[in-house]
Amino acid sequence: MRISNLLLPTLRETPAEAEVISHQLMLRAGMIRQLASGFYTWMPLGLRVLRKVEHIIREEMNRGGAIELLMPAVQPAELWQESTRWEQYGPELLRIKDRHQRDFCFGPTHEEVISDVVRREVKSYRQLPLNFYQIQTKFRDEIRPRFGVMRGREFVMKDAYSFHVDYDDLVREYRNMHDTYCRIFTRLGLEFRPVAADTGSIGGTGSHEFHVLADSGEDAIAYCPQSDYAANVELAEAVAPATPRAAPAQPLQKVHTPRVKTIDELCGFLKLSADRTVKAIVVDGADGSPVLLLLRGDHELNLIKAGKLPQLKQPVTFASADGIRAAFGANPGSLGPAGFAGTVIADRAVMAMSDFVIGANTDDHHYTGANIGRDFPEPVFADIRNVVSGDPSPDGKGALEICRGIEVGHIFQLRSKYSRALNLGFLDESGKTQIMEMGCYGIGVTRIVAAAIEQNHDERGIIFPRAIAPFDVAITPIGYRKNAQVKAAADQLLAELAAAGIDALLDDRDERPGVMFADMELIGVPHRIVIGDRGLREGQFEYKGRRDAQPCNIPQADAKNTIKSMICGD
RNA sequence: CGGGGUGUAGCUCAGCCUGGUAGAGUACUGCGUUCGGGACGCAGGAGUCGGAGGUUCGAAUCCUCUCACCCCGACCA
Repeated sequence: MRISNLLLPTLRETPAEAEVISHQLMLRAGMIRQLASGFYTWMPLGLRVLRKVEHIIREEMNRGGAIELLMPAVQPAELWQESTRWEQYGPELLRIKDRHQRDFCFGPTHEEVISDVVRREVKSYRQLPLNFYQIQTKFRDEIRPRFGVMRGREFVMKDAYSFHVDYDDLVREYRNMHDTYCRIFTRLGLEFRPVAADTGSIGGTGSHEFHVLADSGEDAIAYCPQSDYAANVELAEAVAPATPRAAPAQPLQKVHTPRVKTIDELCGFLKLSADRTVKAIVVDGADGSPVLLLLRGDHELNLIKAGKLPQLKQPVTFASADGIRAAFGANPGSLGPAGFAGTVIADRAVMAMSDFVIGANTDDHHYTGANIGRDFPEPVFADIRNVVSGDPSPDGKGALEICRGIEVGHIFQLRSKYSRALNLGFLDESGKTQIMEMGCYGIGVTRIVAAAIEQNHDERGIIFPRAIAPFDVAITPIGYRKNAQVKAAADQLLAELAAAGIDALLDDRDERPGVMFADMELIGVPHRIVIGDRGLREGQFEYKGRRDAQPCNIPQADAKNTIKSMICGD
């Protein structure tokens, strides 16, 4: 490929709209252009990368035994009404009407459509198991699209759906897809981690997310360096403390704490660390009465865990300021369990605490030396906090650490959630009708491109992993349009590499060397060959890897083979 | 949806407070010089100043409304 055949609108300056590095670099490299919030055109260079990602996914899905098909992006409302998601899905589902005023939606996911295909075509246990996938454009009317293609509204997703005669076979395929995903992300050249996850709105039982590790990631992941335990912080269990509660040593004492509202201020005022305090959060109970949640001062409430408590209203909502004053006689900032007659649920970390600080339910006052049992009744204990670095791993094999990741894949055991609603029946060996077990497996194809850049870049631009680089090697001739020898050597090398199946990009623009170097580094081509009059006289090309500090010379005569081994060896 | 911010040339931004000729850098076109790390000179094209209404002799600038985009929260591949 020659640059003159490729629109490559690189930008020297960073467009003001881009915040994260991958978005900035994708714009600067001319990979994408924004049409509207959450909508992007994939420019020729970006599309090459996207296609390479798709290609690897397709190969590995096929290898894993999945069958590719392609479903419509627009789906009739009837199917969604049948699965009850027409009502449940909310405003993220883009609903549209056709000319006859019939309801449709733009598919955010395809459980309904694939289920419709399978229930029409599959009747016998002999036809199972099946795993269908597609690589297709999805639309989700995100509350807040951001970070370029990282969270677009329209995006490309690989989604797969499997169908089974029983749960055991679903688990087998789930493991198969888990391994397939590991192969895909490994081949893509990404540092990633599969983590146990909450099943969220899609529903079902078992679930894993696949995260590309990057500090800019939106998700926090708890993992154990001593074992393979990893879970989304939303899900990771904060285990109950092993140490028993010490006996009370201090008397309960009411202290005046003027203008102290937060745990930080309280610690500063009383000169003690946050783990000696207990914070109080008031939420609405299932019966409408306020429920008091207690957490150690340095811990954070986990709304997903709290949402699973039967005592609380679903979803969890915070109590109104008026409700709090009516129940406690004080404002947030001075609340505590002493004297409160309603339900109190404490995080298990509080179980082991003694002689701590709590709000006194009088504005600007706290109690020191508070103790469970003596100063207020034993609360209900539950796991309602986010794990923090240093917490024991739930598998008992060490301490947890926290890192950040970008969710690029998610697999679910759906079980019969959709197959029952959509009546996915089949006849078993004895001629009895059974409901299929179902799994689903998603990969954010467009998001992978952004995630790969988040993980692989430097101050000069993108450093694409070999497998998804838009080109394997850049040929940078110095004086292509002025020096016949340089032009001949460059053209010949391009032809030789093409014949050897190597994707080379020849910079045939009439640019100065600095411009060409800067552009090739910006767009992240992993290898570069410079052809100049100087080296040519000695029969030498110059080679430099994208991450190399210094270039080196390679003999022109054997350039093709040398380059081939460089590309395959990295 | 709540909170914050920005809209002036393809891109980055100045001008607005204090109303009067629409600017710079970069990119683009032509010519010349230059040619191994984002060159230089000369000439040139390029903007409904986000939109609508208002105030005024006169609005990029002041007022009202509106739209778009970005950032922070809940959602997710």
